[in-house]
Amino acid sequence: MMTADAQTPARLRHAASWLINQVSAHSHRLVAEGFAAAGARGYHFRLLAALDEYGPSSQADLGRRTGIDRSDVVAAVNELAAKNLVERSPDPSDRRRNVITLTPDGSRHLRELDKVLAGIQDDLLGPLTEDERTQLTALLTRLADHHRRAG
Amino acid sequence: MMTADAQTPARLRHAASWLINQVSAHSHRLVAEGFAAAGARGYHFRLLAALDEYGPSSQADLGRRTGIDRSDVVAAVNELAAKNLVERSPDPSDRRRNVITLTPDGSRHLRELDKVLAGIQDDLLGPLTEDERTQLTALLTRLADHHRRAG
DNA sequence: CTCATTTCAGTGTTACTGACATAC
DNA sequence: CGTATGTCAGTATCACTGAAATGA
Repeated sequence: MMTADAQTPARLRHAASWLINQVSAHSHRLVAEGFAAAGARGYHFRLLAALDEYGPSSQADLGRRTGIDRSDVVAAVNELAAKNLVERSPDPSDRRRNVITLTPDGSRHLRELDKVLAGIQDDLLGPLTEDERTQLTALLTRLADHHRRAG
Repeated sequence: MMTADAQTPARLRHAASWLINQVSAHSHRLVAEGFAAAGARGYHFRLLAALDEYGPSSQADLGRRTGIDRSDVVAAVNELAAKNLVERSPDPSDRRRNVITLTPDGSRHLRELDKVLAGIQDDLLGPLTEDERTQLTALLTRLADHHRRAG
């Protein structure tokens, strides 16, 4: 909970890294609250979304698509499997792998989280006009793409 | 280390909260690396900057100005004091309070971190023109201000 | 042999919560 | 009395590291 009236040092107030972090922290708070109310967390949504869009996948592929470390995928898949949102079964064609599959319950849960997230986008971008939202998204996309490629 | 070629689910790729978080994560990586190389971390810079701009302060005021929780200010001030970058002394006018003061060493260290951070801004905003940087900063500032006021 | 996959155990930063004693 | 301050202990998410076992 940001303490409202505090004067932020100018050094911070004008640094892009600080601004991005402030907005990201607020977004993170909203997402964490919204997801927690639905019994989920960020990693869960990312994994369910990847499964929905690309179909059954190995854990390594899931990690690559969601940007989640392999070791963290293990724990998150454990949690999702315990709630019957995904199923983990051995891959007959490559016995090192597990095939993770979205269950009907998982699909339902994903649609629920989709709604939560949609509401959050509106809250997050509230003070901006449609044009400004497009502008911001375009600029951020370029930064994200650049840093994804050029590390 | 973002795994380069992975296809991100569309749901994530187009969500503002995801984009902001991606850029913030990258910025965070850069800042953490740069500060670690100088023997510092984010909280240290924030506290030193607040002390430099507002002069000797209580820990509670520092927390309000930097957005750091009171309990976390305690630990960070401990670390800074152990390196002689700040001094902690009791406030004679209010015996609940400590007065935290920037030392000459702290000032020097802050100037060092300033340079690190300036380099990071350039890296972070690398692919954008001057005009685009101004645009992005303005949009982010409005979001940050809005969410700071309206919770 | 090399490489990929899964798993376990652990670290670090940031952010936050609850509780307590002290002092205003 | 209620409120503010400093402190301690603990939690949670996210991100990451290193190592081990298994199998392609």
